[in-house]
Amino acid sequence: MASAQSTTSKRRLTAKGALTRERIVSTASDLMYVQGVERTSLDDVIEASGTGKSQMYHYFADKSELVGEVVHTQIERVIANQDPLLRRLDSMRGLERWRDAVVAGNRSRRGAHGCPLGSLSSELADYSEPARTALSTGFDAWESLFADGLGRMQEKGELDDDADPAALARGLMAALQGGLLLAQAKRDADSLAIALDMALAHIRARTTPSASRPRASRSDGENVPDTTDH
Amino acid sequence: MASAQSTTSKRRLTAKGALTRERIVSTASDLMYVQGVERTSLDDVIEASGTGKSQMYHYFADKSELVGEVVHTQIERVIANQDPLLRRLDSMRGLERWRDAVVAGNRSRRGAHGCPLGSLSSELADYSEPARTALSTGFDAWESLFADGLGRMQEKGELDDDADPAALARGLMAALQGGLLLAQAKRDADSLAIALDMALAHIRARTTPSASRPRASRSDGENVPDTTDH
DNA sequence: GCGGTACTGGACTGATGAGTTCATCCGCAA
DNA sequence: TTGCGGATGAACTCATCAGTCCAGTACCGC
Repeated sequence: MASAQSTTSKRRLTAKGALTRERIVSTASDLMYVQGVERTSLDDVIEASGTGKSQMYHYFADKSELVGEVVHTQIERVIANQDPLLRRLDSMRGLERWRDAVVAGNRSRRGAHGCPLGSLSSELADYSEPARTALSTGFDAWESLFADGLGRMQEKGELDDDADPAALARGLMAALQGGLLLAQAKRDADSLAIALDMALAHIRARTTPSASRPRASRSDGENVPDTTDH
Repeated sequence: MASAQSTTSKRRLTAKGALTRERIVSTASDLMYVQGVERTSLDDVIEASGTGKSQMYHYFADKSELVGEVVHTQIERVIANQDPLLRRLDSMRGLERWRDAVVAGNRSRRGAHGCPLGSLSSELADYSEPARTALSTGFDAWESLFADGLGRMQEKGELDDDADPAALARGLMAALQGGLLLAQAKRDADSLAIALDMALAHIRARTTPSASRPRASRSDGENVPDTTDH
């Protein structure tokens, strides 16, 4: 959606041209995911996509514009990947299934590469304001999938009314990103599992015991004593 | 300490030479922290450190060796920075103070740059196995500071006996790293605050309410509303 | 089928980066 | 004092990378 030709207002695109452009962006996204943005040269992209210099500069003003499209693409990919898993989320059980899927995926590549958005953010956030805002928005969209699911849990009565879905979603996202980062450094998905279990326990603690509780795990009554001072 | 001249077994170093070498590493560490490893050229380092090409290659075989030293330095810096805050940690109160310090530091730079180790890991873990293992070890050392503190809480009876300090420490580290990453993307330390509050709540849930609790806690709340909550 | 515009191939440029070479300088010890 | 090995400065090579140019081809609308 929203093809977005940011700065360079390219004229019309024929079907063929749009396809070539898409091939370049897609190839660049793959390459930059596995080797990083800075380590990926335009020549790499050109060779891997079977195109040429003139195509590259016909469709993009410069590398930064291509990177912008890559950011956009990766956000869409992540959302497209996560949406089916989270769209119907409305229970702790569903969250646990999501957790299992994410951990399994990470384990299969031994933590390598980390999160597409997380990696891009770490590499670009301080150097490209447009990329940073795009990624920030992307994270928000992703978090909304969590928050919406938590909201549904609330409606069902499985989650306490006074729980804050947005804050819980933010915490879950942080645990996910941190877990992925540690898993990448340690080449071990266990770190991700531990991080996500922490986040899930934090949510579970705001759950009403009466409701469906599949796992008879030991209590996670996260009693919160006092407000941290300033 | 532990000068460590990894691969290139440089001959002896005079006091002067050691100083120059140290200046190069220190400058490189600063630059690579704020602009990233890949974006920092040796010429940048040479200019900023007021040295020359010949010094650079007199003390380091190539860029990757310098990067190795930078990784080493950043780990030492982080530990040196965190140790005073965590060495005596033995209570929730202490953890909360640590949280406040970390959040305040992050807020002062609006999330920029993230964690020195986290950024390096994201940039290097997939491309340099030596860097990856060094960073993995660095994270472990850092986590040990947490785990040791949690162990002291256990001895004091403030933390449940069946709680697992190592797992709680790993979760806390993941929350920290994820929170820093999101804070960097959103230019907003609140994400870090939320993430750390989640981790602290998770630990607090394994705390024995009866035990020494310095602060006259007012009744249970639920979530921890922090300073300038979002 | 005709004109124009999108599309493509490929050679070229200029800058920058990593790494090299070499002559010289300096400090220390016998 | 002399000499050796470490320390330094500066010019140089070579590869790569972003970005340009131009000529030629394919395609779309009329």
